[in-house]
Amino acid sequence: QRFDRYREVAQQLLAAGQAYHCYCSKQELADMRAGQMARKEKPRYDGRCRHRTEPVPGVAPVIRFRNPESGQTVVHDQVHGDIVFENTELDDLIIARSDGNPTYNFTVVVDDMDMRITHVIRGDDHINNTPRQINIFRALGVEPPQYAHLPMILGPDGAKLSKRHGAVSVMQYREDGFLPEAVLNYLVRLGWSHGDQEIFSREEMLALFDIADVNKSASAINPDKLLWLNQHYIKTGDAARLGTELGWHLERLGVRVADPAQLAAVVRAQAERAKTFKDMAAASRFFFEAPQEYEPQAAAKNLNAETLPALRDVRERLAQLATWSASDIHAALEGCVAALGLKLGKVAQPVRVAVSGGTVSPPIDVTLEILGRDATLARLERAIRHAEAGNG
RNA sequence: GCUCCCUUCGUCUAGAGGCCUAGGACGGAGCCCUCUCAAGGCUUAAACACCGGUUCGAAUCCGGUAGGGAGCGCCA
Repeated sequence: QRFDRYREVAQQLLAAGQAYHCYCSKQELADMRAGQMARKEKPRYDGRCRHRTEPVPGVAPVIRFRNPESGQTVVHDQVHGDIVFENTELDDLIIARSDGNPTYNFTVVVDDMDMRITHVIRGDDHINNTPRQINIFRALGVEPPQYAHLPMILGPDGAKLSKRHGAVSVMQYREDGFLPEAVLNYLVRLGWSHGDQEIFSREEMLALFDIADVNKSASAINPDKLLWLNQHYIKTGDAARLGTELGWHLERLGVRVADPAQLAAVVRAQAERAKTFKDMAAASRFFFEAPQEYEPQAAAKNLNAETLPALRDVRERLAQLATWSASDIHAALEGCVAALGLKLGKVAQPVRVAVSGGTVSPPIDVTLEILGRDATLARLERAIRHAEAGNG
């Protein structure tokens, strides 16, 4: 594997005098650090093995990189501009452990060099590692890559992101009902912007993104805005594709979807009242299975002696409709309203409870259209029996 | 502690010395629309961390202060 390569480069540095063996024990190093801390200095290796010529018997040495002892190392960062470090602040880092294994700061340099990496873009928590890496590149006679350090993303409370905050894995977002385009759009606007534009297609992201427009300061996640973006894509996306996604969430709820063709219609009907597919699925169960029971309050208010006449009238009108379309259904309801001298709400709401079991649904006409005549009539029938029973 | 980074509405941000009476978006508030819930439309509250400079003029440039963050391993 690559270990041989790392060893090879380390030997090369050793031979050139740009690295050296260090025989200090862990205890010795710990004491050194403690002393420095006590003197309020920055803890760092003091280079005591730099000029050692003889090995220490019985001690397996580590290899340390010989940092420049004077001058400055400047990082030409694409987002932060030039960052200057005094070389005296940098100590001689270990590039190979006593067991011969290489360390992180050394392996990344060798890898970047071998792979001819041109740009290193990473979180700004790596800024402090950069001058060390640059110095190793120089010692190797290689021009360092371009660096760009992006700001960190913080949790909603402004604290550092951890397993407790935000989603751990991107797949969690799907389970929570988010669309990939919404997540991407949300993320791209964190630390980056293009004027006042908020909505970006993938193509636009590709075309418009420029590292020069990236901000320097960390940003906190705003769950509400992610939700808003998700709904935006639910409202504007392709209904067929979105229907498939809704089906996936319905399945997770244990709902059997007999007719997948209904899915796209349900998405269109629910798009403006659902921020996630998880919510949409929960609110759409009744399209695919009759409600187990009515919400007690909703039934008490809407399925009773008072609403019975309207329920019966609507059932008759719907049963006689020539065509089952939202506009015809709407006309039938209006007919009932006119005949009984009621407000539309006094008719629509009982019907809504009858078919959905609750008080919330898309407009009643499109709800019934999607549900179909058979299911609608059956549920109205059941609701009427419920109202009669409650009455008597 | 030392080194480095950061600082415009609650949040994401626009802003490259006069175009700023600081703009947009999410969220909030109010009104309208309305068969429920939403969505939508309109209106509205809300910020240049602080102190000094430079300049005719500073959110923008410089210095300091304060606050926040990261790094300081034989971890990655």
